[in-house]
Amino acid sequence: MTDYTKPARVRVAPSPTGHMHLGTARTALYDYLLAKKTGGKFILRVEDTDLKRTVPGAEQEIMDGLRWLGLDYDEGPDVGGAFGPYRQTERREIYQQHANILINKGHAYPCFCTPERLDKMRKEQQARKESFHYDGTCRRLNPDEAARRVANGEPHVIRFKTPKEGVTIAHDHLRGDISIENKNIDDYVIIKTDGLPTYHLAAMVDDHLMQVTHVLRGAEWLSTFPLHVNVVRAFGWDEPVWIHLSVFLKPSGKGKLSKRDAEHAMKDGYSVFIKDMEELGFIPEGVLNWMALMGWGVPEDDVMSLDEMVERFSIDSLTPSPAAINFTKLDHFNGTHIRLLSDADLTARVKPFFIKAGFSVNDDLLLKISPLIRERLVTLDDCIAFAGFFFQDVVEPIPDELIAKGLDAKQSAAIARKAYEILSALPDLNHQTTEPPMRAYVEQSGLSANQVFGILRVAITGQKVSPPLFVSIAIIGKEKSLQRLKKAIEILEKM
RNA sequence: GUCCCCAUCGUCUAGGGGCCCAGGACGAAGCCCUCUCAAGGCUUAAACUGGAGUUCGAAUCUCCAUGGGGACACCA
Repeated sequence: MTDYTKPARVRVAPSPTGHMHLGTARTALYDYLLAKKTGGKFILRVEDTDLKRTVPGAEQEIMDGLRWLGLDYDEGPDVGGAFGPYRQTERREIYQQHANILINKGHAYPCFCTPERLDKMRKEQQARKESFHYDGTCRRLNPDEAARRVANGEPHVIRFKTPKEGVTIAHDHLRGDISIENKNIDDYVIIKTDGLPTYHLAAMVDDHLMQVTHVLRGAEWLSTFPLHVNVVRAFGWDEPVWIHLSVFLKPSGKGKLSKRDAEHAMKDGYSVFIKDMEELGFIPEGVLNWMALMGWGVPEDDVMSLDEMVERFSIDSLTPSPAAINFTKLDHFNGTHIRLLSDADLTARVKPFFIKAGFSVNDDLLLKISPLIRERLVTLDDCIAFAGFFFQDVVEPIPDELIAKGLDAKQSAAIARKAYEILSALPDLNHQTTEPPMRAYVEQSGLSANQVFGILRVAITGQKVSPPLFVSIAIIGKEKSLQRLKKAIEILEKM
């Protein structure tokens, strides 16, 4: 069992190379949960050492995404902290110093092989159906000569000197010991020609310097895991607890998420990018709950707030197997959490959607509407479909929909006229005054409530599906309701 | 191709040798409630990949096979 009394220091370390992904968000969530659970710190570190792939704005998107989700970090590029800087490009010298330490200890060496040579070698090995591995040319160089060439300014990289013999055993908290023969681990580049480190060095150095206690990262790192462990050991440092999280598979379960899947999801009103979630009408509570359960086994009662997750979280109950993402389940959690919102909260969240749809919003009115639509919403943007008619001056019912089931236009018109008669006679159209007389009419007419109320619904809301009729009428008010009814009668009479 | 990881209902998962003719959730089907749509309540169908062991006893431990996934960059 894991000890949760010691404050953990955990970090999420995304690279700003594209949109913030579900995978990053989920890692951040687990990081956050562990940090909060132990009274520790949650850190954001930006791994931007690949200048070519860095895209402007990506870092901001990550920070915005984390904040939108409510995963506020204690240390990071824009909030500072005692272990900064938190952007790897600002830590260049640190990595160079550490690479030198490794060289001096005999655990790394400069390599002068050109990309062209490497490329040729790679192709040859491929032709022989071998996996690529560095042939060790520069590993055999005399260290003094190598140092001289470096001093002369000759372009070079620095490679880690992986032991040739023996086995490396790395321990993953979820999978146990993972052993791999050293001959299968390449001499990876740890400092590139541009002087910046690769992940293999940078992450290890930073995790140590930032006193990270638990490394949570994607399972795609499993194959280089032994290398990383060797790097840490070469420095003589203590290892963090390593936790490799399962990867997300496409909804079909066949393969991991691709660009194509991202596009496909968009077409269905979903996204694998955090930045899209808000606009699609998802709320952080729903997204969080949904993500949390892909890779974390919770025995029962799986609807949880962030705080409840902190309460219940345990790294021991994380699961190692890959998980296919399931957007239908996102819908479920989103709807469930929407239903947990207070009237005021829901009103505030739904308001931007009405504004975006072009309605001029009245806060008092919206506050009355919110409770009516709450249990009907799967995503926030559904509010337009359910309640847009409240804000419209006129409503345009589809003529055919005004005709009740089993009746014709004439009969429907008669019912509408009768309804008009009943409602117009009332001094005030509130829920208590309108429903009884209308029910009484249904009784004596021998029609079904479905038929009568159906006509009324389409007449007044303009749609076949709406919140409860009489409450809706009360909110719309007598004048507007009667106007709409009258218009419906005219439509029916013309049919 | 090589190496590594994973394996319970369609999906996410509980399960750590007897409590399991396998539990929960989503989804599906049906019923109830009902002015529509929802929400809610109840019910049903639905899984331990296969084979060898170990054991009195295996979903649970071991091995093999199979299937799936990942990695094989001067990317992270």
